[in-house]
Amino acid sequence: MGIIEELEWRGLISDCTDREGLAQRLAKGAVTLYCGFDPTADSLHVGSLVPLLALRRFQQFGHKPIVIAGGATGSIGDPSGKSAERQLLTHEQLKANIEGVKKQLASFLDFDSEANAALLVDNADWTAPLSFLDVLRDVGKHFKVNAMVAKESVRARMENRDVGISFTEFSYMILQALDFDHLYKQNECELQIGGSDQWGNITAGIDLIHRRQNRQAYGLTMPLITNSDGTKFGKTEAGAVWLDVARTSIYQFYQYWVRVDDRDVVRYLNFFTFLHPDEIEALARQHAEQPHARVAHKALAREVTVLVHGEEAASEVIRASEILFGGSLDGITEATFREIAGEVPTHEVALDRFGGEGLWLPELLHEAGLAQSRGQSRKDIKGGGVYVNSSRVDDDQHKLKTGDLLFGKYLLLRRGKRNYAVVLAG
RNA sequence: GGUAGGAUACCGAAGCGGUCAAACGGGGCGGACUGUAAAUCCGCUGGCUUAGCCUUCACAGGUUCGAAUCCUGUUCCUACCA
Repeated sequence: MGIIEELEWRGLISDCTDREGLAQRLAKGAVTLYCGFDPTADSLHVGSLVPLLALRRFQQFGHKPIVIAGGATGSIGDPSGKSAERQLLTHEQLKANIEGVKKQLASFLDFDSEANAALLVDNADWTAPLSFLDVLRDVGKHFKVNAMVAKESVRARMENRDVGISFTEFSYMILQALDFDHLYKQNECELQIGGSDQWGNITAGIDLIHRRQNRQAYGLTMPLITNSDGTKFGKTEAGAVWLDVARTSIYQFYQYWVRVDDRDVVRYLNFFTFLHPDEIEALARQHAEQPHARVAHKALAREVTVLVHGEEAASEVIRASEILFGGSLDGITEATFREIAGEVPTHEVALDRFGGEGLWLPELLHEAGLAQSRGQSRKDIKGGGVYVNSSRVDDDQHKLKTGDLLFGKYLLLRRGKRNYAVVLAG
């Protein structure tokens, strides 16, 4: 199976500028390809994983991937798929974002390979030195505004008079085309991949290469991921699911994948893991036969978590999850509890508040962030949705005393099915 | 600039002097059922140690025993006209 067949099998191909031509070219030998990531935040989120992992898939097949951290394009803002003009990032923000994103991008590819080491570059390096006049003369001449205006995202913005589109964002595709042109010249980079919203930007680059260098380049896009239930992929109520642990804890990250809708789990195994098609088929079968066993979900969550956060961290959160969802805390060791404490929001409370009368549970629940008010806490308790150290408490007058603390300092609070907080008395 | 209409809780939307912390729907949360799912059913959804009290219906004032409801002014929206 070649890379194209593999991507095809996984449902990762949305569109290709010249499918047969590309397949033939790939069959002939190693190809250099690239994908750009604009630093719109200081971390990537799970949505960026698809193209990023695709680069890695290509690398596994012996091709040479280039990742662009978009210092130049990121300073402009891609209008693709955006219904309104974006706020420009400040230079400091952009710099911080690039720092954060670069580290993440680097962790998914092999930069030490002898034959096909990956490359990480910043498009500001070749774009920033250009003068406005040079760009207008050497690049702008190759773009017909007529064609640029026809691009879907541009047209939508132009038709909406209230929103409009600035010249800055309108020019975005020129910058991205320039990247492709540059990489073709410098690195023999013949293929650009990206999400399907990048189609217009990619073909613009191919055209530019054809005009300036009279050479053939290829474009391949991947589908945008959609959840079957109509919600946005990669979003939770708390916001996007990020790759940075400071934004999304490893536990939350793992949980996001465990909770994927049944209808999506097999697709996501294809999209986000490197499991062999045979393994995925086996998981799909198990899932169909015994959906309640959730084998596929756990495999998905484990694979992706290992990929992003490493083997060790993944094992830890899996253990923590087993305990949190397994019920009883009987026989738990302090070490295991510390692991859980690391993955669940922790709230510190002065030890002496557990003395005397004790600490009123609704107050603690509210303080620990599990309820919006003490009144709400009381309602939740009466509704039977509150647990202390894994046993239900249904008395809204319940007081917690020193004796309730595990190992003399911990308390595990839970509201509902999956909202936990650890209280640390000290 | 003129005329008409509107602003209600997370969102949509009733209410048009007292029985309004405010119908109804959506969303959210909790429970039952489960598989950390879907569907279904039940409860909660301003605050408060809650038969009660306190603060809310764009904002500021006023009328009244009593105002989300009536009056005045301000701000912001929407439609039609210029």
